[in-house]
Amino acid sequence: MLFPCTRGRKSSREKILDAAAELVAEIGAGRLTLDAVAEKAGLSKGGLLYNFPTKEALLQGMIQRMIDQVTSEKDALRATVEPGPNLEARVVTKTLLNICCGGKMQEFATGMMAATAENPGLLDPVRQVIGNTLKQLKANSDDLDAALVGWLATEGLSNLEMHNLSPFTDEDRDRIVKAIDRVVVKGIAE
Amino acid sequence: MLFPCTRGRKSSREKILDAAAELVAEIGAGRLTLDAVAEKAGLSKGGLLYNFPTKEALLQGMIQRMIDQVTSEKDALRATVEPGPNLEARVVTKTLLNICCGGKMQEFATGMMAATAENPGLLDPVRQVIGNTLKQLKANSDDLDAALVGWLATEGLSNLEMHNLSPFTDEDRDRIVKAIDRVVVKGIAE
DNA sequence: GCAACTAAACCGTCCAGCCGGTATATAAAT
DNA sequence: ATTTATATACCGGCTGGACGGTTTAGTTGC
Repeated sequence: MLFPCTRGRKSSREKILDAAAELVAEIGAGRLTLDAVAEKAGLSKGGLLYNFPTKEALLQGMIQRMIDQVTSEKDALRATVEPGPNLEARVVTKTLLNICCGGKMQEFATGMMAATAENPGLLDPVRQVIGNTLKQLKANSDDLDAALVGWLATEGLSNLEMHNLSPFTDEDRDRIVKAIDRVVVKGIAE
Repeated sequence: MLFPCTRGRKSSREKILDAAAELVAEIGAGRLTLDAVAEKAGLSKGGLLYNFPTKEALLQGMIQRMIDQVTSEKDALRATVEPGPNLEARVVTKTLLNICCGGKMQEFATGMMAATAENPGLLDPVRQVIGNTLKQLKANSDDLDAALVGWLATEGLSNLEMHNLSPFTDEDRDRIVKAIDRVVVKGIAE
């Protein structure tokens, strides 16, 4: 809840979070240690613990930053998506896919892995975001079924990519993205 | 690589794997300890290490059992699914959804979390299964786009349920399953 | 008599969190 | 103006406990 560094610097917390995300990607969520994070972030363990008093706080910070990034990404995209049917669903799918491509998804995944490795309860904020997304889709969709299927397919794709499990070539992926878009825009025939 | 228990008993290994899966779900993948598994499985640490000489062997065992369960489930389902378009895709989606409902998915998820927490390389067998699924779909689909979207949507749904992130009510889920089925059977309009 | 354990001590390593410092800056008191 | 006080931001050694794995000596049941 505190933002200790309000003066000139803007970085210690960010550097720490970056370092932690990279480390998880490199060595696995279960092997994340405070010493390693501190070294990678370029400060001491004491400095790290000054910014994040416990390891759990660090993991919360990782999760929260990702959520913030995703929501701001979504807001930014909302302005650029051309109007048409199932707009909200298209914003959601585009956001997810953008994050995947931007390499941010790896970071997101590793954070989630780290969190669940340590304490599954840390995913509560993520649960809330997902619940809100569903609420948004229910309120704003022209064809809810199509919106949900599109959303879930995108989730499935990004989950696979998150864990480096995706078997798809670039062409495959391209086809899939277009197919999802078609489903969302044209709806599901009754 | 060894299966020490080939005679009468069929349980110690299973009990251990069950215990490990439950434990991960309860306390998080990163906190899985051999002592805890042994206690929960109702045997001594020595007995545990007799069945799985290292922790890594235990994790491999968890992953492998899940894969075996999924593939046998799929084979069993293949016989029961009524013929029609995109049959392979329907088998795949039904399999995933069946596992979710059966509560087995939680187990699958926790195993995967535990594995990746310890060593991402342990997911290699899973990668192979997914690659094979894609190959099957490519070879046997009447409308590949629809098959892939259906598969991915199912993956997305099961992933959410795996991590207890699903915001869906039972009615929601029912609608979604039907919608996915419609996409797979009727194809995606060009 | 061997496979499948039990029970418990033990070892080496790892690591989170603690704690006593340090440096700098800003503010208050004298 | 100089001292004193307070707060921020950070350093880095230390420790106590947990954990993976080993060993040993004994036990049960087929």
